[in-house]
Amino acid sequence: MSKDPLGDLKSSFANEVNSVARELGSSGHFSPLQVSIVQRDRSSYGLPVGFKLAKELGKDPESAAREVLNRLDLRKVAYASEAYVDRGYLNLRVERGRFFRDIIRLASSEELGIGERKGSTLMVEHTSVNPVHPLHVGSGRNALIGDSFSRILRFLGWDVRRHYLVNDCNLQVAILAAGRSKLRDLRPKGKIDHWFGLIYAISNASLEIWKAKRGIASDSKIEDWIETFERVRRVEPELERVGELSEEEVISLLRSYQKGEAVEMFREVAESVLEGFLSTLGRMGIHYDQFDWESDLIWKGWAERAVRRLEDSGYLGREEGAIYVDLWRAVREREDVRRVFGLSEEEIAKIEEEGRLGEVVPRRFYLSRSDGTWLYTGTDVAYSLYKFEGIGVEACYNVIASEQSLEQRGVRACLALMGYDPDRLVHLSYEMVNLVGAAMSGRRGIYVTLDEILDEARRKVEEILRGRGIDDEELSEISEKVALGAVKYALISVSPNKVVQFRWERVLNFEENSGPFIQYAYTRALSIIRKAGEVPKDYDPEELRSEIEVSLIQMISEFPERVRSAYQLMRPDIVAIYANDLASLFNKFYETHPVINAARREERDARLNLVWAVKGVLGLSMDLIGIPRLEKM
RNA sequence: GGGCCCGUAGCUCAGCAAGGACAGAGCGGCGGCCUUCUAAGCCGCAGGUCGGGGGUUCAAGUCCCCCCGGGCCCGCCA
Repeated sequence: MSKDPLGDLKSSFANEVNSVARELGSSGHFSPLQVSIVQRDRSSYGLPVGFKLAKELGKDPESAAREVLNRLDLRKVAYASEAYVDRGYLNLRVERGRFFRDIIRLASSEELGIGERKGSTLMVEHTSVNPVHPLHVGSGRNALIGDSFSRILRFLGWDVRRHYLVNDCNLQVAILAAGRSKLRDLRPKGKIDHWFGLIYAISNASLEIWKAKRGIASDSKIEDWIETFERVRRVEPELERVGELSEEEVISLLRSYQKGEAVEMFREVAESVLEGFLSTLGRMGIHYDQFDWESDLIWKGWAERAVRRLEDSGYLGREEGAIYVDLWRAVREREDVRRVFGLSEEEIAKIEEEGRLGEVVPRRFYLSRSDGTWLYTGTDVAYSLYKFEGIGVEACYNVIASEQSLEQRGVRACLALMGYDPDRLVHLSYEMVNLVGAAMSGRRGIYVTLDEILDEARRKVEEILRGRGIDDEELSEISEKVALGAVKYALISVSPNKVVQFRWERVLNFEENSGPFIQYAYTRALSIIRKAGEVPKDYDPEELRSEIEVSLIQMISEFPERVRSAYQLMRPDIVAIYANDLASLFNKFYETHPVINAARREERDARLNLVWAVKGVLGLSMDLIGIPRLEKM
């Protein structure tokens, strides 16, 4: 039994039309996805059959469509009651009763759109923030997209593993560890990741000031670093005792750690900051199945294993002790590597002829430094090998900012050279979040943290709820859930490939087009059901015939294909927008269609079932984007 | 210079993958609706050369080409 009546209708309709078209000698091939609702009557679905076949059949669109109509076997089309031609379209009227009943049944039992078990495991790696400062709004976007996408995959039937890569083996963590080592005797204050974030900022400042004194180039102006140092000192005066950090001591610390020394020093900072992350992420309902430590990948030999595999492939090179992969040669000689860069053999040849290969493909992909320490790219390649050889997942989605797309291509190229299909590693790319005034800078301690956003949203909800006679415990629970809904929706309702400007008014919006708006519609539906006592099993779906009622069912029926789109396009925002649209339509229904006090018993029973169905699909959508359901608000 | 992404109403964004039957929401603005299932709601009004130009097509916001504007990347950083 399918969990997608509309999908059944569309595929059987398209199949039948295609088979008739073939009988008529046409090659015209329609996809089920082209079947669209007829806006003006909302109970027909159509295909532009006439236009497509007119030329092939040598007829005008209207007659071509009629020709198909005459041969159509409606018994082969799910839920079909009648077919007709309208201005070149071949339309199908659905048998409302059965169609509505099936949709309402599946929606209210919350099975609508659930995929069959696939029996294979997909991995989603997300968040993976350097453990050096608190999670900010950009990391939040990553975590929310990753978490939501995981939920979507699971809903569609895959086994999903959510992994977090703890990047503890890079210079950033070494800077923090170096700073912390100068402040050994200090006890953390406040939320631990925030405290370490301050140490990180002042350590960077002190390192950059040290560099400036010696005339070593830096990304930012020295004034900015002095400002950073002063700013942190004002917040936490004792941190100035970090003193001066030299580049040598930072690098030598990193070298020791990668060799398996100074372990406690690194693990203390990384684990502390991670602990802070997990408290924030847990608050947001985001959980992981496994944490993979970058350092473990090195110590347990995955990095060496990856290098051996690349060595065997023949594309590994060494220069002054640094290890790299020869991407130019790989892209010239290997089809799979070319695919990673989206280039054909002919295109490469042409580009080479014009002498522009360097513009399109980086010459080398470095995995380690001359001093023998691993670069992030190196451990990332090691991690990829671990994912497929160590764990054995079918495919892995890396939720990583778009600014790393070139690095991701490098990793995928290495995966190909290690003998795996590079398409099994998918870069789920998203654009960054900007602050309106200043650019965010983790190193300088300039960011809006997820914690403060959640707290601020919560304060605003409490303000709204105060004086409504809700007891403290309930008020606290509702405020937290509504705040989460607001923040999550704000970050997830935008297409991942759009840059987001962070605005407080966006995360604090509780009106239409917000998490709370969806949650509100959900509680309204729930409240009707609660007051009604029970939803009668016996009802007549034909009672649902107003424009809004029919539109609601239509929208509910589209839920499965929306979820599939969100999966295929890797866009959880599609589900978020869907939930908002459904909530909006339900609110219009709510205003104009009394349910419990409906004029007739039959009407009441049918509407109750519809409300139940809305509640189910709204609830499922909320689950998929991680917006908490609540009983009351 | 090259690669990727974005450009739709004053602002924030859907619609583009898969061309089709009237360009849509929200916010902001203005004006209405709480003795009836929660007003975090609903209704109405105003607001558009879908960045520009070519092309393909019976049909282009959607596909192709060129151009303009913006973001990110092109490190032995991550």
